[in-house]
Amino acid sequence: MPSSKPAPSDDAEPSSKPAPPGRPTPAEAPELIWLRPERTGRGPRPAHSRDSIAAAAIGIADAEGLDAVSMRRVAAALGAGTMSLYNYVPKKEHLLDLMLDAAAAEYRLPAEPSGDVRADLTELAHQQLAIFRRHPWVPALVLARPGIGPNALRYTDHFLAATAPTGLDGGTRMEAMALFNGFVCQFAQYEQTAAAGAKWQAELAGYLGRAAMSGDYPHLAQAFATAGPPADPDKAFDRTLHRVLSAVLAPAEEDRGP
Amino acid sequence: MPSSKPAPSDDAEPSSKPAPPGRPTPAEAPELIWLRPERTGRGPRPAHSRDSIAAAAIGIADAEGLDAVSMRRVAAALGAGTMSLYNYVPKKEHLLDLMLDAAAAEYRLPAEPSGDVRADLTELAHQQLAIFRRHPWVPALVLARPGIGPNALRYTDHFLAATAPTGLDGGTRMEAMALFNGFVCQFAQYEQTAAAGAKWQAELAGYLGRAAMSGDYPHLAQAFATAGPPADPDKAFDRTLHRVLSAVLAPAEEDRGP
DNA sequence: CTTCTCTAGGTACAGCGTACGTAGAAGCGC
DNA sequence: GCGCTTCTACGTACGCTGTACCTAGAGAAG
Repeated sequence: MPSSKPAPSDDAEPSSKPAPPGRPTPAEAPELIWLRPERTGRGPRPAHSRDSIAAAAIGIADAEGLDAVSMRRVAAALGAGTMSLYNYVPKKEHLLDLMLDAAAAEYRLPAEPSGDVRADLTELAHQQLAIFRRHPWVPALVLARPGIGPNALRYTDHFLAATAPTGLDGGTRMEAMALFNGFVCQFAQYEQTAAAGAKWQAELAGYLGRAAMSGDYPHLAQAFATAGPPADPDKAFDRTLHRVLSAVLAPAEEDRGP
Repeated sequence: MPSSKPAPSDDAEPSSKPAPPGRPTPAEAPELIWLRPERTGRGPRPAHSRDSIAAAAIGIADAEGLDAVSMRRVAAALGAGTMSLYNYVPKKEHLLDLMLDAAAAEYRLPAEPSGDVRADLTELAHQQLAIFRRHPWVPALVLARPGIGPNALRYTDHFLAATAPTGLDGGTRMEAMALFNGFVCQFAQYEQTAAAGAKWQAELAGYLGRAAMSGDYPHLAQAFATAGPPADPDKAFDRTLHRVLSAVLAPAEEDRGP
């Protein structure tokens, strides 16, 4: 999503009417869904809620993948007309934001970190991986647009708290979190493609093997040749996580040779 | 999936026909575009090539974002009919594969690594970031589906060669590459969203500030409060890259306290 | 030459996000 | 109570997408 921003094109607002009372002012509504109140309290009671909508969308995404989540499908799952959804969710993008934050609500975070940074982050990574396995559509979404809903912020706050003992400054710890999340996302995505389909898998292996044999990629060929049996995914996760944590937790400026 | 899968439907030949000479066999074509020959050599000369198609698509993506890349747009840019594209690219997914590999062709890789692992990988990361800045649509694509075209394989081979002096085994070095690529992708994407739009940026800052003030996210608030001025992007990149390389290049099993 | 394969490209379809407009319910000021 | 206003629900419609299917005709193979 980051790429498709041709132009705001919205700013053709010379001046006039900043805020006369009782204005529709659709142009001034905040773009961020978290800044829009869920209800204003006038008119008839809404028949649905953001939570129920997100839950319906998540149900579809879990069962049939993210591509199956369309406004029509979600509305139908709620028993609502398609366009009614737009009273709750101004754009589909925002529906994805809601889904992401609803998934982030599944974290079980302790009130206070234990003080053992490595242990806390390992636990956090395991929870994250578990969520990603339960909701395979999440990693792709997180990589595309990191969420900033209330639950995502709770997660961020916990990460910052858990890493406080390192003495690193806030900015560095935020970078560390991005690195950490990125790793877990990538691992989960790799797991998914690996589990995708035997036929496709075989085709890929054949292609890579042929490429290795061609002589054009000697080091790749060697890596293939010396590769052991496929490791236990959880073991591989912990091993690489250990590496990532080392990078993340290292003191501010370290220097070590290769 | 009601009915919309007419299957081969080529029909009407229930009998065997495993391999009479010169059969269409559309069902057995490989899914991977790299396994399909570009031309078979019969019939009239094709008016285009995979390279020219990829170049046209990249031109659109660079100028207007990945969302603007549709089969119709690319065909029009080539002066071809929409459906003619499908003679070269069986699915749009494959067009994206071609684009990705064409971008990967922009790497300028030395015949042999220098032997200084850190220096080689730093140079590689800088080239990668430069490509991502030239083609802002690439990171999202790479994160979604790592490419395995000829140029991507050349890149992989170079990474393996450059990291050979570490003594790590092939599998670990492949994991290291994934980590490395993931970091650069994420950094490039972060840069893009940061550069996206001032209005959106201000809204986000306001929201995060308010969230921090709310008292629900004390550590986030503290990180905000102690945050310095926004750093030079290139400096930040090198600093975090240094961290990532430390993780990537560390010997197989290390153990260090928090 | 015939034959057969391949390419170019038009037409058509199902599905998408969503702009717009209408009908009616529910809260507020009088 | 009344009416005004503001909200919700939802049908219709538009422009766009990927692509299945089909017809012509070009050009190599026999």
